[in-house]
Amino acid sequence: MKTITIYDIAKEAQVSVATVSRVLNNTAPVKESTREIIMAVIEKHQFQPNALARSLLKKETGTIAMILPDITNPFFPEVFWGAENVAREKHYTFFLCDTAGEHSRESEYLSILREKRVDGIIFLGGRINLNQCPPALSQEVVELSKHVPIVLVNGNLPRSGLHRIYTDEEEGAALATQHLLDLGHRRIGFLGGMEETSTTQVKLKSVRMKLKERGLTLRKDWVMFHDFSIEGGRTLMDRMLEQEDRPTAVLCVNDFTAIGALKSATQHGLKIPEDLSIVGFDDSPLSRAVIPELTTVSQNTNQLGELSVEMLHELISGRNPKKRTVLQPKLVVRDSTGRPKNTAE
Amino acid sequence: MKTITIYDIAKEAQVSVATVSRVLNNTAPVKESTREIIMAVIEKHQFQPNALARSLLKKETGTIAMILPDITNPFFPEVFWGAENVAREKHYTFFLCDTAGEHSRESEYLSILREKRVDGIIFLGGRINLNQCPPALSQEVVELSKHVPIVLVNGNLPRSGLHRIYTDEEEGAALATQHLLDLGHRRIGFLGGMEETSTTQVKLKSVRMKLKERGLTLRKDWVMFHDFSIEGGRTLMDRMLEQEDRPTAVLCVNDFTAIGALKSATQHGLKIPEDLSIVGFDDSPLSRAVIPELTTVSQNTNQLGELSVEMLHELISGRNPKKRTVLQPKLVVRDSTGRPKNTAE
DNA sequence: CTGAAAGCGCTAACAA
DNA sequence: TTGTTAGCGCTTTCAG
Repeated sequence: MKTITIYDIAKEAQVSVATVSRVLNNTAPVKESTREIIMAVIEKHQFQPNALARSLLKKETGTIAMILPDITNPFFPEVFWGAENVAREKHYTFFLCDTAGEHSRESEYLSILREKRVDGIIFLGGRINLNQCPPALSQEVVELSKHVPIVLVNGNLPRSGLHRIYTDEEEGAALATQHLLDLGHRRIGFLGGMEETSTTQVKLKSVRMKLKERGLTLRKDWVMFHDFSIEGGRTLMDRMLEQEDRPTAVLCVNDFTAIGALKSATQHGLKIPEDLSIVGFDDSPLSRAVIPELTTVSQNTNQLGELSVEMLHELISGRNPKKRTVLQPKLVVRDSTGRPKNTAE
Repeated sequence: MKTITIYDIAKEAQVSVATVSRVLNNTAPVKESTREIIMAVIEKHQFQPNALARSLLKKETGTIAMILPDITNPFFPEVFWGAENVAREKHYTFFLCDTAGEHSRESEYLSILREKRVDGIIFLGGRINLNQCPPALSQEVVELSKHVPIVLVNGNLPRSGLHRIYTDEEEGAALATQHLLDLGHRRIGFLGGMEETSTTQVKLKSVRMKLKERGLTLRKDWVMFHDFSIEGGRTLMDRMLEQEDRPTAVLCVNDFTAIGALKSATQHGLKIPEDLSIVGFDDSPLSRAVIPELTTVSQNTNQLGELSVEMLHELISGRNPKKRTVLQPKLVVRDSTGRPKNTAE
């Protein structure tokens, strides 16, 4: 089936391609009668202009990309959903690139996206979440950003000067810690996350500081790393419960980990929150699906997506948005936290 | 920053563009020495060919799209993940189009994707899941399929002759029902899903048949529709528990609904599975995150994604894959189902 | 208001 | 082995 072009339309409507183009794009006045003829022919053939040809000329594709580490982790679909909604208004279509957290895939996609001439890129996870990002990886992104606008979400590349938007995770962790402190907990642990990851470190540092303010310390054997999965949370809590001396409350790096921890603790016969308080992070929909419902830190995931597209759009439009947008997290108190046993505050 | 083209490379390397193109695509022998020169220039400028120009000529973009109703429902990321992995091997990049289940958005995306000349489309949810799809909506897809290959996943468009791949949901529901029957349940209900949706109807019909084989009927007041969300499941179970005469077991349209139902039942003081057995559908990761772990029907979500890309690839390559691929579901028995109380089998 | 023609950046005959 | 050139399908001056 020969695909039909603007030339075919022009010929059949007995006008020039220029005129057809004009009615297609409403880019100059066209006599009503000829417009009608042209429209009729277009209708008849269900003609749709080739966006590739147009993009080649206009140097814009109406396409943006989101690079993320794991679409299977509910945090990211939530961000995507927010992003897609505002992207749609602005007539962008989304490439979704799942890197499985592998830096090699990130590089691969970065290169492909450049070739495909996306108008902009939103980058989450992976190398921008490393505590120490190897210069080569960082450089690659910075280099690309000279050609195509990039927004970093919930991450950073030191000294890159890239635009970014993120939740104040430090504040989030502080909020959660304060909450536990207020409940009377003094024996607090931290569970989950990969150690080399900045999210993990930022939260950890914040917890440590908050405790220090109260003259408390975060015990080494109550801090355990692994990954960001449910399974990981379970494993960690299993291990924690083998210890004789346990915390009365744990902060988890995210909701997944918290849910895994909750699961493990319950199976070990602990009552939550009576025997152990658990706090998550993200306020994903799941946090309300478990029993007891999870106390967690909300980071307004949708908004993160929305704002990242808005910022990207500014960049694409040649405007100059501010370099950093910080979202303030909120503590959401539900049923997985309570006063510790045997504690006369 | 002027973007650099194959001409710039050619000039600087003192060869013709044809030669540059040849080394870029390895499409004809080039003398080693000139190749090296050219490569050096390319490196130096970090030149990346413009995929738009190439696609315009080659009539292929290396881009495919997935249209789905709700990326926020964990079933879909799972499918996407499977799809993306094989797509990557085959050098496709993915557009992700979330339609929020709105037919108008589906139409919109269908049109955009055609303009952008995607090589193929994988369609999930929305209109292909309707029990009665309005001809206009169906027609639109069929029409498009004449121009770009389309694969329908877990859905259908009657008499469209489109390629599709799906889980045998009828069998899945039958498996689940049989399981409850074997446990001794006779009072069985069905929860969740939108009534006008084919997934819902297929499962329902299957349950009904299975019961009929045993001379049992599915009571009208034990069948309740709503949507596919956790919240929906909770609402439905709340309502179910207001009734005096209740089932001893419920099948849910998916895991989300089941989790909501589980939540509600537990909050009402019921013990699962002693007081009520609950079965989910999908075997999403969540089904193992709740307490008790959910008995559910696994539909091999990843594979669904993988196979759909493989089928699409066949189509794109001009081969002729078989029209239908059916995946057999498996029952996964966990802890949310047990024998009913007071039942001498 | 409309048409002719020059590209956008690349590939692929066809020649040399 | 390499160069010349004609498009791919569209937009946009520049004339008329």
